[in-house]
Amino acid sequence: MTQDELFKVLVAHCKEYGFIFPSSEIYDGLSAVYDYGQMGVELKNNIKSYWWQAMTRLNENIVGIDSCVFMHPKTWVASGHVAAFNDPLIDNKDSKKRYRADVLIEDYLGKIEEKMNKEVEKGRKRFGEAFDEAKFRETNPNILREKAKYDEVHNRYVAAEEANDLKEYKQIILDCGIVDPISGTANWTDVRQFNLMFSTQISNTGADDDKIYLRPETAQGIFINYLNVQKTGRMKIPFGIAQIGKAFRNEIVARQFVFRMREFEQMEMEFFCKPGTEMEWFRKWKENRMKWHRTLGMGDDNYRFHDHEKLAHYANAATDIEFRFPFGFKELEGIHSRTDFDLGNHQKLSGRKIQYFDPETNESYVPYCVETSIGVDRMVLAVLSHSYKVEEVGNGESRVVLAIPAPIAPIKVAVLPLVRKDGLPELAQKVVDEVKFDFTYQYDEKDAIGRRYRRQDAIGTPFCVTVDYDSLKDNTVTIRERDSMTQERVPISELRSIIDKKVNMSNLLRQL
RNA sequence: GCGGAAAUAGCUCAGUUGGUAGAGCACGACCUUGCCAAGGUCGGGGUCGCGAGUUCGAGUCUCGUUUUCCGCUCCA
Repeated sequence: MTQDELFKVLVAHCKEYGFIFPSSEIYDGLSAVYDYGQMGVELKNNIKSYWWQAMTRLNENIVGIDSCVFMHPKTWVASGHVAAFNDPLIDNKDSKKRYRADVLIEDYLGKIEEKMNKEVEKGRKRFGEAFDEAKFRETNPNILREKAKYDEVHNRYVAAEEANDLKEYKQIILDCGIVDPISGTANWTDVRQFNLMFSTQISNTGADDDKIYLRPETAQGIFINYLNVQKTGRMKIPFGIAQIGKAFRNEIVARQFVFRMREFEQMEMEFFCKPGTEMEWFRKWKENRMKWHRTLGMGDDNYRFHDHEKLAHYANAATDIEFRFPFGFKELEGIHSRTDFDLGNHQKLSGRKIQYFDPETNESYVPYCVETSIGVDRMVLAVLSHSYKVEEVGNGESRVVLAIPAPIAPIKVAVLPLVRKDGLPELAQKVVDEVKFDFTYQYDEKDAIGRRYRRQDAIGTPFCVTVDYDSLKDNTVTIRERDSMTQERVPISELRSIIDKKVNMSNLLRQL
């Protein structure tokens, strides 16, 4: 099976066994939005729990918060999102390339300026010492002609920009005869506003200044609560704030299943430190986060760092932890050194003093910040794509098994009476009572036992406990292990401790 | 957004030159059986993605549209 086929089969498997459904399927679906089903939600919650505990329990100086999706609109001015993610875009139908309409017009204006400057240089050469540039610009007919063109286009452009008039953008491009540098044609689509952020309004008047955004990242909820947490929690630098929550991005092309969705979930931790120490913490968090991933046991080779050469506007160092997905190595988690960009901008825009008084050095400063940011849905996809296996099981048969790391498997144990008679279901119910307070479980008495094992394999249940005729005599059951398919006969009273050894999350946490 | 492909039962798919919508698996009941996807009997389940058009008649032909996949593009 090629990786491509594997991915398709995996998507089908996710739907068939209740992990992930396309959203609003009864209405033909909603592009790039997916819902988690009865298995998926358990897996996802376990992943979130593993992260949350690793952050807030294993680090005394990291605390959690849960901030809202809605934030004051100024938040996104301070973060740079309003400026960075509002582009009018236009496509050339021949070259199939996409351009920013404003950049095309600015380039055009730039070329006119160049022409004028060339004329000026010519004049300078001709007149030498006596050259008066200002006067030359006001009198030279070539320059005046270009200047008139420039002013006209520039005025229209500024007006269009102010009014956010997309039709006018296109008209300017057509009127100026701006062509695609690749195809050389002016076969343009309409100009469309691309805004990465979803918006809604908070009052019901619909007025423009009531517009608020759905957060495109959870991080800002941490920054705007920095003062609250630092003061009420008596936090001393260095310290971190962790958060898990939904974020929303209106991607142009959102594809590859849950890898890139319009509504997705992030687990972010902002670690505040003294300026100058940020690279040290950046390195520590790189190591720390990689260890968290590798401890799940999905193969060290399947992870790698990808250091950014081009840095985002807020960062002075950045790396990705990439995972080997069926469609190649792709970003799973980002670790960024964000300097004092966010807190500094919030300080400026809010007028609040967002500074830390360091009692050791008697200095005040805006803390620097190292961020770890992981997509929950990508993590789910990483686990599922790595776990999905089709295995030969002798006599030409094969089985589909999800070898999900046991501590994050949705269902920990299945309880199966060998037959549905002779008191076996009744005894099996007693086994259920034994395990139900500690583990997620399924009880299944339908169909042949082999078929039931296969069903549990397909959802990644690490253990199947079978109640048979011997159980009636001596209160023992067989416990079957998912990956090896081997069985062992054990007393019912020991079930809990046997299962717990394999599935307890603390086993992972202890290794960190 | 552009180009290509696809859409029929929960899943995988068949459906002839346009002529009464099918199979296997899955699901429900009952019987038989009992450790790695068993057998039998009966049963439930479909606006053939959606909307128009052509036609006496459309799952099938035409147009539009939605969603998904692949490539490009964009984003990080």
